[in-house]
Amino acid sequence: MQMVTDSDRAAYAAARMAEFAARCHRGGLAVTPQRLAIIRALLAAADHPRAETIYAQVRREHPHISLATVHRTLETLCRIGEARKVTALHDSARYDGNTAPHHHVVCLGCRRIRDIEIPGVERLLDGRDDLGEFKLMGCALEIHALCAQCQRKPGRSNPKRLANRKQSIATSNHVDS
Amino acid sequence: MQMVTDSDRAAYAAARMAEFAARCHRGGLAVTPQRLAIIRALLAAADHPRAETIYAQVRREHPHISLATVHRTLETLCRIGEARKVTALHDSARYDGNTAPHHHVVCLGCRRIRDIEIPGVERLLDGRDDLGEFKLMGCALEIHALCAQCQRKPGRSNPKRLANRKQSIATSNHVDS
DNA sequence: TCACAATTGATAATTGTTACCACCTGTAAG
DNA sequence: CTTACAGGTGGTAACAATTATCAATTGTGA
Repeated sequence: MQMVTDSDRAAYAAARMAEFAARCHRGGLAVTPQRLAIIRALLAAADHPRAETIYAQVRREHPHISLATVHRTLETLCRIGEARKVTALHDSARYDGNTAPHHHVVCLGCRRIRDIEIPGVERLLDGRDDLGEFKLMGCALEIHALCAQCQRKPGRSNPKRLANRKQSIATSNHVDS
Repeated sequence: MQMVTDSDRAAYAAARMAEFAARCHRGGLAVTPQRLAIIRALLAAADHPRAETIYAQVRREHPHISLATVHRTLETLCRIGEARKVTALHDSARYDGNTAPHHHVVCLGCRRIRDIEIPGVERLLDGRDDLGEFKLMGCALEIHALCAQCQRKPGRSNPKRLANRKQSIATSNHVDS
């Protein structure tokens, strides 16, 4: 499912929220106001927020919530399959409320992440027996790219001198998503 | 190139070392004993070592080398294309001396990483115009799996109760590679 | 309503990485 | 072979993200 418009996302979020309590229950988890607020914030996000970002958002309604709770809860959501953790470029952990199978485009400059559907990725692994001792559990294709904005900046793409690096980091503004 | 045997790796390492000075030069880098030791250790590793592991290794010949130098140098090697940084599961950074195109199998339990060749991954992206503003720079397919050892352990795979988690983490011994 | 396991908030501790800076050393020019 | 100096290094402090700890609180099923 490609979520592009706000109304797409709103509909998806509503459906997921409706089932959330039941899913917690199934997973043996208590349904707490904090958990509800956190998954709601995650599903409302158009990007791939970090724990800190969710924290800032949730704090508006729950001023006493702890950052630790946000971290714990996001991990818990991943564990019961209600969220995905996006690993990219050794950035801080990003979370994705979209649990449908999809992959990610990551900007090497600003580290923005965008969902993308790529049919056929999983099929590449069918029938391979050279995973040896490994039991296949899933896969994640990470597409490295430069967004329009970062294509214009001097950056890592020009590895001539170390000096460039400080430059590119200083001038790039890393964001969630 | 699939590096399986020690002699494969030794031959590959020898070839790479022979060119190393020239490549440093080309990249505008000084050829220091520390850099030589670090790339040598990286190429000798059968796994995907962390900075700390390379540090421990290199320290045997250079007892005064600094961990910061190891971090800096590994990043530098990536920048000039002499190494790859492997991003997986929000583990600490792993480095890969194999610069030939390949992908990675990651054990979700112990986080061991193994190289794997999967032809056709890059081709999946050919001719896609829905990357929109993004300019394709490369991609990395990360295969999530369980190694034989971790298949036997109770683990994240059974998300019935939170109690399991502490268990699975306590009993798993994370390693490099 | 009760008992208890699960959860939370507050904060300390940990981990991996980077910044800083004084000193040292490869490098290329003479 | 010197020499000058940009670049590199070591030691350490700072940093950011995450996890551990633990007493107090709260959902849950009986």
